[in-house]
Amino acid sequence: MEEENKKKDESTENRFSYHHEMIIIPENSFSSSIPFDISSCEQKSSLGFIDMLSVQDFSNPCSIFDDLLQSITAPLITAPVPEYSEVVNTPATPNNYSSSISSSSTEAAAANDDQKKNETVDEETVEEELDQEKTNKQLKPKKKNQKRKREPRFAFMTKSEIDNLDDGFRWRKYGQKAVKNSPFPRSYYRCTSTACGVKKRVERSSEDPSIVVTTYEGTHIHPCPIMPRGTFGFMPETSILDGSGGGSGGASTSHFVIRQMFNQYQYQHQQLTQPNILQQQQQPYFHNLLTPPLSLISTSTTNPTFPPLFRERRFCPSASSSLAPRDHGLLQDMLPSQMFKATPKEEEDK
DNA sequence: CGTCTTTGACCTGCGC
DNA sequence: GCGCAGGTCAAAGACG
Repeated sequence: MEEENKKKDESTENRFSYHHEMIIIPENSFSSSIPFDISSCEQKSSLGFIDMLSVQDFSNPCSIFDDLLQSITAPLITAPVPEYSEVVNTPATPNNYSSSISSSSTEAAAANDDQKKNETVDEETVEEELDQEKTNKQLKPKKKNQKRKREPRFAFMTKSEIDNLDDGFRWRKYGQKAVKNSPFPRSYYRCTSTACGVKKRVERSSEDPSIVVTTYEGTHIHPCPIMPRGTFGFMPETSILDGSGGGSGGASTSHFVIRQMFNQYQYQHQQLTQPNILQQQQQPYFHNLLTPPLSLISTSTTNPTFPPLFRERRFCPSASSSLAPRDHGLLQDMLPSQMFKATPKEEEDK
């Protein structure tokens, strides 16, 4: 039976070897945010998960972050960046946030398994499953032989003195654990919204204590609780790259990028796993909120809406809608122009 | 009083 | 099967 499941997982994985996206963005003088998918980095070795930080592509050769990676981060990336989802074990080195990755994680398999299920059930069933999953978690004793479902993850590194970055959502801390090979504990947060099972892990890099690694797991199924409609409200003019935002502005800028990345991640993930739900959600949640922040980030040029997942409180004046992104969004001003070129995939689609 | 954090215990998965 | 490490639970306390 387990064998069967394994096989099923593997086959599903082959079909859907997606959402293993990692990206490395170099530090700038103030802060940086380094999004990546760490799904497969953990529980693979004695290395801490920070040690395992790496770059990994979607199976899609035109990874949404490819250009971003190359045009922004290439100079600081010393480890080879795999083009496809292949297992690459590159020893992690200090001051080098690249290391090993694997696309055949059990988590991915589990997530893909979920997706496979979702393909065969309607939306109501999906909701029921969500409830059931929650119930099962609370029940004791837990069923054995039932692998814990785990959503694909999306993580980024942020240079910040604040552990818990403000991403606009409300989180409840439900645990803290000491991490092997790291002097810093890892904190576990859960989205406080009912029925939203999104989790977040926050830990500091053992290599560089100033770097906070935030890992999101799952997809919000509700709008951002403190997101004013029709505004994205922050850092309209400061370049993310030149570090000229100054003081907290720099950090906020990085948070903005985190949000943009996470927006994209969630959008992609939902598109792949719950297209029906996404279509439904887009209407109430994403309407008139923002346009795609960056064309190259989007692997889908057909749908221009993104969930309003991130927001920076301190840069959210009430009347900031006039600063809302246009065309490519704020990143158009922040990122090099070559990054806005269409990906080969997109051009193919044309 | 409601919400959140802390923290020890327990559960789970994985490697040996 | 055992041990380890990561992840989660839930009671207790803090805080506004």
